[in-house]
Amino acid sequence: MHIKAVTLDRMFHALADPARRSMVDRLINGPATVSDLAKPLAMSLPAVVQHLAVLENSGLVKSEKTGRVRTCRIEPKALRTAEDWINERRTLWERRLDRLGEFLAEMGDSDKKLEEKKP
Amino acid sequence: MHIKAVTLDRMFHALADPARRSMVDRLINGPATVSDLAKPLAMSLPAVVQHLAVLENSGLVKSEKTGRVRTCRIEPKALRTAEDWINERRTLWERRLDRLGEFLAEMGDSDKKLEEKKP
DNA sequence: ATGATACTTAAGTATGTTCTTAAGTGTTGA
DNA sequence: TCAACACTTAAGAACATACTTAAGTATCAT
Repeated sequence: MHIKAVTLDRMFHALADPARRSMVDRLINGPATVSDLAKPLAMSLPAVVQHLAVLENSGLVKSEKTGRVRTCRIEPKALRTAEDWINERRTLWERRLDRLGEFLAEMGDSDKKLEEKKP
Repeated sequence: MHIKAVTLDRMFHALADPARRSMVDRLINGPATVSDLAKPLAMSLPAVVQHLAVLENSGLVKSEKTGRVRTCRIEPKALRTAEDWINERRTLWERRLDRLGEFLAEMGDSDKKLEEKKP
């Protein structure tokens, strides 16, 4: 299935920041509050809330507020979306190399120095 | 093996743009010149060159110039770095869920409504 | 009720990104 | 030689990001 471009934009953008990745790392170990996420980070709480907004907007994280505490958790399905995109490219690339290999084999071993070295 | 944060920053940032992903898609099918990469994109050539610089800076693409033509190709190992990061998180996540499952099993089926619904 | 807690909102600043156009460099084919 | 070609460089406009501090709003414990 094909993934919408905007979804991938937001997803990869969300992962392109060390603070946000560290928040994801924390959430891998289970749900956490906003303060929990902020504790190890060298920035103000509003900054963390903004990063959280980016993560939520990308679909990687969901959160809900109970009383005065907001609890955040990962959405592992979203992580998979990003992984799938990359995986699909790697697969296509390997398939191409296979075709190239077959082609070279058909040409015989004599003139193998056409255009590409071994991967 | 642990990946440097800056590397992941650059990698995910490079993938967070549709023009750059389309360039990666094109390169999956084999090497291409800068003009080849520019052809399907609705932007000026200098803009494409700038996107190419971002891709090269991330390590996802390498290029070399012969005469007046610059030929670009993917670096599949780099794609794998990003995939590995995500994969590691997914694995940790699943391992956590397993531990949680065992814990709930030990508690007996009676009071299973503790904190989490089914994944 | 009152103060502490846990965010939340607003506004501002500095920096980074993504494009543009215009002009320049080195290569190639007629 | 000289014009077309394939970039390359530079500079700037428009917008987005990543913070900050200051002030505000619920909730909770006492």
